[in-house]
Parts: sequence; structure tokens; C-alpha cells
Amino acid sequence: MALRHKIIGLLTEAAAKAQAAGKLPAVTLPDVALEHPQKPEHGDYASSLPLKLARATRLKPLDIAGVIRKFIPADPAIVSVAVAPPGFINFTLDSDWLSRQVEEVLASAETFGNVDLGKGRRVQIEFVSVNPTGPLHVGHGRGAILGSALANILSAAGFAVETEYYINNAGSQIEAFKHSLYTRYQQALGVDAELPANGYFGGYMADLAQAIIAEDGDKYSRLPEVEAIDRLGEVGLKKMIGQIKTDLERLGVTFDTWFSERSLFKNGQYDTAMTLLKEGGYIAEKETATWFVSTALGENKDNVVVRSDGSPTYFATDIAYHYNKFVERKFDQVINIWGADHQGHVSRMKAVVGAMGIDPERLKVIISQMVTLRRGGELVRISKRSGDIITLSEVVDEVGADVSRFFFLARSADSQMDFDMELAKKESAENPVYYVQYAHARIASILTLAAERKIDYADGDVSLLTSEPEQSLIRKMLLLPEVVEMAAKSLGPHQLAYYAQELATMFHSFYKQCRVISRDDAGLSKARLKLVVAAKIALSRCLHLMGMTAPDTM
RNA sequence: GUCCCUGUAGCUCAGCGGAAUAGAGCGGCUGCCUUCUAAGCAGCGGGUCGCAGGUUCGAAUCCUGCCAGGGACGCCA
Repeated sequence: MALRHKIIGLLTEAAAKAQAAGKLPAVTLPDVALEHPQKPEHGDYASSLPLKLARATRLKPLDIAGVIRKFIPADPAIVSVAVAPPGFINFTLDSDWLSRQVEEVLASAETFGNVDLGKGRRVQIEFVSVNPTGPLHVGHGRGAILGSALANILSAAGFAVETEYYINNAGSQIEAFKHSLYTRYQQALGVDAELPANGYFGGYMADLAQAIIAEDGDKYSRLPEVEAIDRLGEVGLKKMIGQIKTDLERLGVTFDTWFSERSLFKNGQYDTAMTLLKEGGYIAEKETATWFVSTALGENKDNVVVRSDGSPTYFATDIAYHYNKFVERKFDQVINIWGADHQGHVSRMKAVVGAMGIDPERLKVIISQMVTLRRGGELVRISKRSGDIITLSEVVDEVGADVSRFFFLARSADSQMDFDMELAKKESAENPVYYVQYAHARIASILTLAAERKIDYADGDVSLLTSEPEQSLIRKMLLLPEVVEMAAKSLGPHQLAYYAQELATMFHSFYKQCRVISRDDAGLSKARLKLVVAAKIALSRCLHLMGMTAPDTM
């Protein structure tokens, strides 16, 4: 069990025992707040529980703290429990216990940092899900990286995670794509043709047409137009999806499932979902269209699900899709990562989930805010319709996958961000990405030297690790499980990026102050080798959870 | 007009289930390479936490209003 929970447990029990013994009024206990104090002299963990109890019990916080402290049993991990004004209870970890944790980290190896928050519950994370009508740009990259890191974190937190890309391959945008492609195809073959007004004007469409001509020649031009548009369009879609997949793989983003929107119509789930809503009384006909009456659920307005021409809207298929997620596939929890332009969709989606009899709390939507791409001071437009577009893969070409990932992960999804490629490249020498990876490489280098000198440190005695730099490094390492838990609970992968930097700082500082491989003190060398291996585990876990590489040389 | 996100150090951002002198990186200024990678370390300087009220023993954190920036309000997706 994580240390943090253990201490919370000690406090809760102590307060309850104090109440049972009549030393503390039997008021309802609040949730125990436990934090890491800023000042080292305040210990490793501090609780303000006495302060919170002061009003209800009408006692002085310091007195409450004194009473609770008496009921906290001795624990091997804790050397002291101190009462401090205005009413804190401070816990300081035992130095021997800390040293011994190095062995624990080594024993857990690649599972170090894992926690059992999820208890095997099934979580689906759906992200990116861009219409396959054009290449990915930076904004999509942000969602992709966020989603894949979150998937890693939730797995580490004990959830059974499945990642998914929802392919919107039905609907009017797809029709526009097919028409645009057909036009470009004709043009490439020397036929006079004009793009539809709602078409895709990007240069990549002409490239796509050329690529298809290179493979299949002009065979689609010999078909009747309607059939040609469809057959050609399908080939184009397949190629587009393939390109998206490749771009994502370059960033280390993969999916367990590529889910087809069309399948919802083939297997009848679309009809089932609509029937379900109809039976619930949430469907109404008005103005020749069919509406989901979201106003009945407190929404601002109703939404069309079936247009006057009988075709379903995007919202309608999304309803069916969520029916599929919750009812057919029975995910305990579903997380959707959407771009900022979809935020208006969140509340009605939750409303509709509730209308289908599913607890809306099981659906979490993360809105990743806009990314503006810059080159120095210059803004780069990323519109898909206009020809002027910097694709995600171009960004990855320039700054690399690791840097891209770290830059996106170092910000919470809530805040808009500028992605300045100039800066990402220019700063590369002083980059936090390299700072963290460098720590890992330095350890690898130490281990190489140890191997060259044939040092066997299996019998290293970790109890020798008592100095301040050593203990600080251990303390920081031991926070990884807490960070994983926090990041999983708050769905905030950025916390890992900050922690990784702090951990690297502790290592670099230790490295400067403590010579690991020394001819003078073989015993200490062996102990420190163990420490360094443990730190390497913690660092590489961090980097891997973020989907980054942990290089041995730099 | 309604709704969502943001406003913290020169810049980019953490912190926002309230609590002990507000943090990091970059940039600026000082020092530090005979031994495991200086892509490093140690230190200095830098803040009315957008503004105004309110709740509280205690607010960057919670509530209300306002201001500023971005986004959404389609029988597009």
C-alpha cells in the first residue's frame, strides 16, 4: 500500500480511537488532507486535520493535534510524528526505512510506480478521431499525445485500458471529400472540373489523386460518375487513414481499435439507440426533422438527430456510438478527448447518455484547448480547407517525437498553448526534454563503467545510503506512485512531466555531490550502484509513461 | 445574449478537494570541469497570484460581479 494512504489511515484511525476513548468529541470526521510541506523541517507529510476539526469540536487545533498524535501507533516507516502550530501533525520518514526502499524499487523493477486505483475496471479512451479527409495538424497531435500518455498512466494505475480511434467515414464531410477527390482526379487527367464550394482545397488532395493515378491509372474515369466518385473516394479514404495511422505511429501513438462509424448502421445499433431514446420520450418530430429534446434535461436547446432528408446527423451517430460503448461493449468508464471546437457538444452528450439510462459520470470528456503554431513570432495557419497547412508529420520531422511529446505533455489540457517550432529547436540544448533524458543517460554511463570494472553490487548494503543527497533522491523516487495516482485521478498527464524534471534535478544534484564508483570505498560504491539503478527505473518509467524514449547515451 | 477554457516572476507554465515565508524551466547576473557524460551543479535577483467584493480563524485556491484573451452556440463534423 502506498505510504500516503497508510498515513491517511493512521490519522483516520487515531482520530476515531480518540473519539471512542472520549478524548475527542464525536463529530463527523472530514476527509483527511495530507500534503507535502514545502519546508523540510515540517517533515515529509503534514496533515491539517486538527485545524479542520477545530470548529466542530470547539477545541484548540493544537490540543486536537496533541490528542490525535497520542493515538498514532509507532510505524517502521515513520521516525517522528510532531505537533506544530497552528495545528499541524507532521510526519517524518525514517532514514533507515528510506534506504531500505531502494531494494523495494529494485524488486518491483518495471512495475515500480504502479498503483491499484482502477482495480481492473475497464476504461476506454477515445482520442484523435479526426475525419479522414486530410492530414493531421499540430492540434490533433496534442490530443494524440495526451490520450496515449493517459492510456499509459491509467494502465499503471490498475485500469484495463483500451484505446480507440473513431473513424468518421459516413456523413456529409465524407461526401464532400469524395467529390473533391474526384475533381482533382479529373483535373490530373486533363479533364476540366471544378471543386465543389464545400470541398477540400488543400494541395494534398491533388497529391492523393496523383498517387491513385500512379497505382490504378484512369480506370475510375471510365465508370459512371456516381460510381466513380464512390469507388475512388473509398480508395482515397483508405489511403488517408493509412497516412493518419503512419503519422501517429511516428509519435508513438497506436490504437487497440479503429472503430468504423458505418458499422453502427450495419449492425442495427443505431436503430436500437434511437428506439431507446424514443421510448424514453426524448425524441420529437418538428419542422420536418427529428429532434432530441435535450431541453427536457436542462439543456439550452434541442438538437436535430435526423434531418428533413432522412439522413442522421453527426450527433445521432455519436449517440449510437456511445450506446455501443456503454451498453454493447460495457465499458465501466469512457474518456473522450476532444478539441476545443467540440466543447459545446459535451453537455448534450452527457445529457443523452443519461437519457439512455447510463450514469453520465461514467463519461469523462477532456477538452484539449487550441494550439497555435508559430515559427518565431510568425503565426502559422492550420486550416484544413485552405491549402496553407503545416502537418503534424512536418512538425515531427523538425523537432522529433520526444520533444513534441514532452512539449505537449508539459501543459495541462485546459490551457491554450503556442507551439513555437523555432523555440523547440533553438532551445534543444537547454531543453527540459534532454535534461530528463540526460539523467537517464548518465546513469547508464555509470553502469557501463561498473560493468567494465566487473563490479558485482548484488550484495550492496543500502543501509549505507544515509547522506542528504542520497536520501533526497530516494524520497523523490518514492513519490512516483503518488504522482501516477494523482495523474490518473485528475486525468492530467502533465503532472508526470513536472515530476520527471524534479526527479532528474534530484539525480543531477546527487551525481554532482556523490561519486558512485570509487576505488576508495567499495562498500559505498555498491550501495550507490543500487541506488542509481533504482533511480534509472524511476526515470525510465516516467519517460515511458509519457511515451518517450529513455536513452542510454546522448 | 448564453455556455466553456484561460489570466500567477521579463517569457512559457505548475500549484486551484483552503492552511505554516507562493514554485519550476527559460532568459539575466556570480561561481564550479585532474576522477562515473558541464545537454550538468551551486548561488543571486525577480511576483499588487487580472480587478472588486464575499465566505473563513486562514483564500492564488471556494462564491458573486466585472475586465481581458481564446473557443462554442448549424438540419457541419
